[in-house]
Amino acid sequence: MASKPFISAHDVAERAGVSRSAVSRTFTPGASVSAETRRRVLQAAEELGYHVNQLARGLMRRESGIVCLIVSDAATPYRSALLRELTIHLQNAGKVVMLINTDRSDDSVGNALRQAIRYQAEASIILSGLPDKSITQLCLKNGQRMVLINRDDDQPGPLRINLKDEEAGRRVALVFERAGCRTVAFANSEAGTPSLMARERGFVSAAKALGMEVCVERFGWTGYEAGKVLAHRLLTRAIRPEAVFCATDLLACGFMDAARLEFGLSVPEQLCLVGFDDIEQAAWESYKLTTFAQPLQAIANAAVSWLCDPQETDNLLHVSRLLLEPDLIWRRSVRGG
Amino acid sequence: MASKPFISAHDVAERAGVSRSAVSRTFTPGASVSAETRRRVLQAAEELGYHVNQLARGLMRRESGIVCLIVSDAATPYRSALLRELTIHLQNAGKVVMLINTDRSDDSVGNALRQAIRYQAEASIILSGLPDKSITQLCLKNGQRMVLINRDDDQPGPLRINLKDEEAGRRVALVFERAGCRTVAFANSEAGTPSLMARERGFVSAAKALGMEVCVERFGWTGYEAGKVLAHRLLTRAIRPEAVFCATDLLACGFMDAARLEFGLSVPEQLCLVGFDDIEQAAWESYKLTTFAQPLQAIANAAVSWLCDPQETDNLLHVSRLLLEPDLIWRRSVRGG
DNA sequence: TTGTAGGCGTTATCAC
DNA sequence: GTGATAACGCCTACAA
Repeated sequence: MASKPFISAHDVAERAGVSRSAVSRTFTPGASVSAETRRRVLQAAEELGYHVNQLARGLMRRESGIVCLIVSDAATPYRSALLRELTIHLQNAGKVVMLINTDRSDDSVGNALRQAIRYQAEASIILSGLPDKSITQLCLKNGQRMVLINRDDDQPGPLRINLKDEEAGRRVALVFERAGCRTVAFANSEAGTPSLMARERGFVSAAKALGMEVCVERFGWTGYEAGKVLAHRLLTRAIRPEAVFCATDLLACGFMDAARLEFGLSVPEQLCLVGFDDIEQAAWESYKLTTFAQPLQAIANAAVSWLCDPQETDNLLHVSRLLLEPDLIWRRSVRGG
Repeated sequence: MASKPFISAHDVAERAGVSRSAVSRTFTPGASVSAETRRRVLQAAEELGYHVNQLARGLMRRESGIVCLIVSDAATPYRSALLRELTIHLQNAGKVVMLINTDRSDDSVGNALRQAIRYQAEASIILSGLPDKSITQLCLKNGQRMVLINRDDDQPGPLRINLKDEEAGRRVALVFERAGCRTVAFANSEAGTPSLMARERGFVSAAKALGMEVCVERFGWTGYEAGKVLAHRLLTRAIRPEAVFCATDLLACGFMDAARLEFGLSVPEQLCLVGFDDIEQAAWESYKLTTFAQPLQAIANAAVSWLCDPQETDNLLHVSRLLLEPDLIWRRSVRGG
């Protein structure tokens, strides 16, 4: 019994007294099987505990049903929320998700993609890092679709989903002006990813255009602790900013905590704060952070429907790009509103 | 070219001027190939962009390399942290993770396991819900190993990893006594999972034994909002508890926010609070929550090493159980310490 | 060390 | 509608 623990279609066919093909057809949606055969096959399968072997099926059909999710820092609130949304959409589309954790290096993304190829993944969705051009080409050549979320890359082939980060930055400048702030700041991480930099760019240029005093500070990765450090740097300046736009909610939470608890500043009376991502904690009573909501549903929906529907092949050769708009969620970290 | 986008070992063999088996051996660790053949194969493979097809390899070797992670509410801080740890350990062990999101129902877990079988997963790790006995048997019969984390189940076969929840509850009662609290409470969710109930049991019995006034409130799922509701219920009682043990950090955060911001209570002076999980937010300045740290590393390590090393088969027939001890992390939500 | 032959479990094709 | 037969891409004896 230990020698043959796997039940194959052959076994089912034998028990049901039909041919292997009949079994196969029974489990192939839209194949023609008589009701009687079907019934007998199903019963035999049930009794034997038979399940179709997707590895073998994928081999034949040349479609594995596997979609790779490539991500680093997956335990972060924003990332895990996006991951959840993607996973759910993918499952609803009948796909199965293979999760690959990378560190922040680009070649670890390359390794992840290589694994995706080995497992004949139908598509890869990349949430962190940026693969080498040659790898991307390799994936495409292997018939794999690719989706890049919040990555900047202008190679043709992958679908790129981005947010209007620069515009968001501009909007915040306006919001601060309406709140009566004249000297403002941008708190960024050193990660230097395109979306982070775009927010900075939009904010700084708009603030300057509005005649505000604006400064920028960058430190560490985009986490809570970095936010505290950024607060120390910005709030000890000769002229203290009245409002700061944090590149990320996590930064904003750290910033707010330091501002209140260590500098005794009250938000929003003495300091206006805006974040980005709308992580769950942004809505917590201690923060009530005004922030931009990532359109997670829209992102997941776009990604999944794009890679599922077999669109025209020539379409694939073009650069496909989707630009989504984040919603500004008003809470209580900015005056007025 | 669109007709044959896949490069097979056959193509590589042709280009390298060797047989298909030589190619196969080159990519099989520990097979005997001459250095020269190996070199030529590797070169041809590189030029062609060949990658071993794991689906086909898995079919032959009867080992897919796939391990399923079955989880609901994966975006929650504790769950995502555990997920990350497991994923990393699994990857380091050369496995590839298949992520399956379930809702909280047990039959959705069953479906997930069925999928695991279809993909010939070598093992499944279950973080939420509890599969039906028959499904578990089916998995085991299909040669699949199973790990249940923080689930209660006494079927033989799966490895069960649990925490000493009841003991943790008892420890908290002692901590509260040392802080000079006489009337205490346990804030729980209605989920009623074994680990949550064990914490409650341990705490309540120990508190009673210490002669304390103890009450219990249960509401909703184990999230931030539920914590706020629980605070409302417990803090409006005729005799207000001086200390409460929350079943979860998320509950504790909600509880603390409501206590401070809506009831004007100061923690820990007027109210002592202890949580469970040690999620990242528990360390944030606004909370500084005294809590139990889940031994995530130990859990992941135990799970992965158990399902990777080919231990004796008869061992599998016994109930394997691992009982881990959570560390109490002292922060500032309890007096004394 | 190397090549040949057979099989893993499935589906697609084609006669019946 | 049904059953043989030939793939799919790979691995593993076995013989050379």
